[in-house]
Amino acid sequence: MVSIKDVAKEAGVAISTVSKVLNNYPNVSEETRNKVNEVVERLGFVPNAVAATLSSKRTGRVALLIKLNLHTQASDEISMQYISGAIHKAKELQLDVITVFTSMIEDMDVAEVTSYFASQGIKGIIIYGMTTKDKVLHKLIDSGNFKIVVVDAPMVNESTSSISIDHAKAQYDVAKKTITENKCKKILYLAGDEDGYVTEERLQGIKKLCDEKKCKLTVRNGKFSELRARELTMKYAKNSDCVVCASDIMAIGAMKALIDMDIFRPVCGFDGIILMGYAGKQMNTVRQDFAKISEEGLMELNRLMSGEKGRKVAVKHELVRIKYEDIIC
Amino acid sequence: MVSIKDVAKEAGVAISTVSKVLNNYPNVSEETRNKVNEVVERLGFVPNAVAATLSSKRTGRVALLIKLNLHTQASDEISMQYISGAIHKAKELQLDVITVFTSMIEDMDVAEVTSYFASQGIKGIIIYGMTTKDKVLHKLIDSGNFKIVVVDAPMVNESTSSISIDHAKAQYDVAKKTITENKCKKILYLAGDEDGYVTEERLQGIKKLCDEKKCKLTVRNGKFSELRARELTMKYAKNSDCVVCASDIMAIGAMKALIDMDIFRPVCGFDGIILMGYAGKQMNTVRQDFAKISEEGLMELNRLMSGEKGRKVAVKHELVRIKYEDIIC
DNA sequence: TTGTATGCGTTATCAG
DNA sequence: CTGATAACGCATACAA
Repeated sequence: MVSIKDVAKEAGVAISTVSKVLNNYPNVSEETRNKVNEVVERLGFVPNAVAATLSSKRTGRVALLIKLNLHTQASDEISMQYISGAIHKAKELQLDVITVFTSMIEDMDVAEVTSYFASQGIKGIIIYGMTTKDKVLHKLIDSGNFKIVVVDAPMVNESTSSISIDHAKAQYDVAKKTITENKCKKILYLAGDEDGYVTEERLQGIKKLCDEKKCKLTVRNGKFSELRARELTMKYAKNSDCVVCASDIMAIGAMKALIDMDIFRPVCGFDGIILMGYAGKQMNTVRQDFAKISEEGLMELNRLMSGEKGRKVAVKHELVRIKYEDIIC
Repeated sequence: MVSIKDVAKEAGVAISTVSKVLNNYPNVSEETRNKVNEVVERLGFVPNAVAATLSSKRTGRVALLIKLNLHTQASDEISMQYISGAIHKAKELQLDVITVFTSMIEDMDVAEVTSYFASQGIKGIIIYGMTTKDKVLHKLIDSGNFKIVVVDAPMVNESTSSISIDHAKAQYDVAKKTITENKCKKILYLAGDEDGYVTEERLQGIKKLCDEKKCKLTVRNGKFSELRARELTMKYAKNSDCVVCASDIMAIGAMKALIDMDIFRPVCGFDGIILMGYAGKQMNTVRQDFAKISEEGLMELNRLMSGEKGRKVAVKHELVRIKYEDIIC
């Protein structure tokens, strides 16, 4: 394995000089810089990230903390987009990222989790899909030991930023479009799990809309479950003229149920996942650009790691209809 | 962060002694061992994995090399299952695994990829979904620098094992079941991409079956694409009485096309992905237990890393029908 | 502008 | 059985 030492020897300079070139320090002559770069290229040298993080107290590595939910593959799609967005941006920012799945740390306490991340040279973490129940993660955030960006949860402090779309507005928007198109008056709203931070926000959105439009609103807890959405739809849809869902997966469950019941009700979802193209009927939904959210999350984390304070970052959403013809490839 | 130095000081012993206790070296007195362990426990010390891999040349970490395919979310589901299986087993085997996505290494040459993995302290790699076109990966395997397990590609040498189901037999089985149930005689076979190792094997399976059953076989390259499967079905299905597909995603494309054409032909797929539940009609398919394949892959890698030679590992498959009712949750 | 020396947290070697 | 001490590959304050 070619090391910085080999490069230094080959280029006839000191190790520290090579290091400076690699890290784009200003005080290196153009000549030496070129010489070193030439050797780096020729020897195919890639700096040892492990040694680098060990050595410097600087920009450490970044961990993507992903929830592995085996049961619903909708979340697979979302997770993958989160990952790919982050990786893409990491390349650009020259950050070393690793992915950590919650299952790996699920039975650790805060101290252990902290040690685990520290032992991996992690300085910053992006947490995806945190719920109110994740006690350990809350403590981790409060500890201030890491720079953290939380996606879709309103945690902000000195070393923590949050990033998300405006869930209330998005829910308001998509529902408004749907009920306006269909002149609905009696809304069945299938909410998300009460543990989810976004659940309450989305609920505020639909409530505001129903107040404004003087619609009758029936709220049921669909727990982000397709099956539960199906059952609730079977039970309550007849007395409503529209089904608004807090997630696409529930929207699909509701739509399939309506088809089986052989009655029509407009349905709208939330997330914009590809699976919507397989639901059988088109629906309005909120498209969240998960890859982009993740990219911006990484940029925000980069900001935090360079000493800035935590803050709230908002991302735009858009309304779409997902058709089978559009998603097939 | 508490380090080995702190433990040593607190326990009143040398750093090296602590290290020996941590790594279960034999030549340490029971007394010191207990004392050190007590301090380790009390201080909540967790060894720094980064420093450890830097220092030692021993059993390194394991990398899961995953293909990130943004366009088809069927592969998301499969990748996630691979990952979760590997992580689960890694915990059990006490291996440190990291996930690497092909996009991170796509424009590196062998030397760079080698350095990259080495720089991460990687000793073993599991490669998922390798194609004949992945020149760099082929060289990586030939180099013998890493212990490697390749999933679904027949690469075996001193330090490389392959693991997969018997694709020829599986294709044979699922097609046989389908044509027997429906008394078919003219098979349209939508094959996978020619770059895929499994493509040829599956093709052998269907050919053998058609020989035995004296069926007319029409083979078309569906390239594992749902859209292409749709087009090919539109074009050729009328002259066949059955559509056998080398992947579920193509089976779904074919089925949707048949529904749109308003003709019936039995269709069968391959993989057993959950998306099959949303295809509209039930189909036979081969269920590959991706999580289990990954688990066994990790066990095999562990074997390689402890000095054993590469070999071919076979995994069982089963025939299933995926119903919406079964996959919803 | 360049080089020297020291340290990061471990493991490994070799005296004691 | 135990403890110095030299690597491991790199970053960086400091000296030249």
